[in-house]
Amino acid sequence: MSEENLYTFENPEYRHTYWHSCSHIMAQAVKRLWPEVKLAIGPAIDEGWYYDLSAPFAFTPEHLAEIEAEMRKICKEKLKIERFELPREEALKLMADEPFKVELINDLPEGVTISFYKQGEFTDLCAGPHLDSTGRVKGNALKLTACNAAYWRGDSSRETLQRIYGVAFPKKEELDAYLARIEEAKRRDHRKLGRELGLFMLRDEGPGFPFFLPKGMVLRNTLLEYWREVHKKYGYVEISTPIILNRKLWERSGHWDHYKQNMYTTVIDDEDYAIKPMNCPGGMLVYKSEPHSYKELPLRVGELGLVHRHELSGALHGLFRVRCFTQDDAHVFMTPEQMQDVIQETVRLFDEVYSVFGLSYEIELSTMPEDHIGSVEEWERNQDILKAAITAMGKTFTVNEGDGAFYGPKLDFHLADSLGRTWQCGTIQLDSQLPERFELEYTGEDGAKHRPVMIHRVVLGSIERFIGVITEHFAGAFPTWLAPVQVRVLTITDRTNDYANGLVAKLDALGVRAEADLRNEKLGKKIVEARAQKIPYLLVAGDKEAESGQVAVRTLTGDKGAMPFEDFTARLMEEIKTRSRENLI
RNA sequence: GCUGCUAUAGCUCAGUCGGUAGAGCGCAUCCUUGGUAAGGAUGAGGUCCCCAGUUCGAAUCUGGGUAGCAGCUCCA
Repeated sequence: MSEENLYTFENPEYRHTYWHSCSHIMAQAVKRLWPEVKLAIGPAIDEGWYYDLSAPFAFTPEHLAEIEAEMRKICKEKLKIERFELPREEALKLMADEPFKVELINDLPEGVTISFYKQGEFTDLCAGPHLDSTGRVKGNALKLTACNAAYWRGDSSRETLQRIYGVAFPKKEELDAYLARIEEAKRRDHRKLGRELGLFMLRDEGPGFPFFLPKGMVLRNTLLEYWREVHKKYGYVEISTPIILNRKLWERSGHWDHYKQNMYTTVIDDEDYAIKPMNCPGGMLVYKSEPHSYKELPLRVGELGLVHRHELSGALHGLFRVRCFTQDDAHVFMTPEQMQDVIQETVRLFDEVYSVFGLSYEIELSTMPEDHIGSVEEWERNQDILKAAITAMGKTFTVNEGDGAFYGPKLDFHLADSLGRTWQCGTIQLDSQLPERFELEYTGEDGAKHRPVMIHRVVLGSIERFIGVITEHFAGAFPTWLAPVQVRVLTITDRTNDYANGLVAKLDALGVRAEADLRNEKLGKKIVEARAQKIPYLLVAGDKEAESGQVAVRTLTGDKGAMPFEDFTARLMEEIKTRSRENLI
């Protein structure tokens, strides 16, 4: 990168530094306005920055406006930003009035440099780097976007702080563009689209338990039809296991000890039962129901399993985070030697599925959590196998320390929603614990009994979450193969009702989801309403078309003109069959 | 679960100072038979989230619940 490019917003490091300095300017403004407010931490983030504060009052939008105004003043003052270092004792003395800073300093390891940044009357403990002056920040292109709660050091047992978020750009127009983008993203929210398109609903009577409506079910069933097709191709068989199973099973699997706080339980005939939060224990029973030979391995057993988990009320979020969902689960049983191949085959399946939707993902490797079963050596060995498998495929990943399932490490595949928040969908979890606990066996070539290893894996993750993700990804305008209604025939007068009904009947015979809008309304209105429903194809069937056996085609991008009905259906069928994301007309 | 905010018609929302409610869309009926982004008229539709309290009187004020939203924590 050339010298002048180092100081542009295009450079992520410069951008980060700019926002970090903004966070200091914000803290300075807050301290000027309310000296009693205590400072916690204030880093730059992917888009902007935040500062965690402890105040004796709750910040309101009016407070944020005051802070913004003070920040603009500080920018205009062009205060020089200077770094200095202090030994621990003096650092503690300087920050004596800031309890959170004192805790941070005390927690710094021996021998580390303790640095501060000073601008005007304001000094903050900080590793830096920073801009050289508050005058570098454009006061009219910054905005405080939100104020929310956050736990001190991310620990829910500690103080709740107020986190003020902000964002800034070198130019006002860039800030406006950013804010416009956020507004646009809100229009794609799957909760809004889900209601407008009649896909699903949520009611107070069942918080976190979604209801699927007729159109949502068409989408869901079409998705599952594809899922079954692709899994068949990859050699999977499908099973279904019960939703309610006896406590003894959950004790054996470890869930009763390690997952109970998320489980719904019930009592039947004086015995404890759990409503399954995961499908694996049932899957273990299926494996154990008959003897297995090494010749069957890897054995790929899929299950579209309905699970219930008591998630914290504050975590619920549309279809993204629910308490009842269907996992497109599968357990693959294999010999230890087959692990790498199976993992890679699974990743290839993921790639194939995600590419149909045009979704990109980021991989996270989640490692051993505090609450786990199995030895550290085994965990490390399994983590290494996961790493090696995807590294060999040229995939990159980040490590999420301590976030594995209690029974094994996992590769998580994260997909982004309309606001760029990522949601875990696919996951591949390596498990040598459950085969042990359930004493799974297969007969090897040597005629002896051996213990298989297994993976748990989901591609879509939960059907509900995945539907939420693709609803936002496509902004409700699903590819034709997925669209709940694929074709709507629009009449202009009732003279062509029979023609329109005939077209729908022909489409229906071809397996196309079609309906006619015969209402006594203007064509323009029928188009507006069909567009709001994001129906991919509208066929105008007026007198002219009825006479010539044609249809006038309109897609979401505009009027495509008239064509013979058979030409239309030929291309439509091709589009659906190939699961094209583009219109072929 | 935690902090803050919110809850009025099916949906989106207005409702001033405390005096038992409105609009647009949608829905129903009628008129209109209109060619590519909303034709007109009339009408129906409300336990103002729930439970207490203050008050002569509560959609409005207070307290407690419930649900939702944003974030944190947790997770598919």
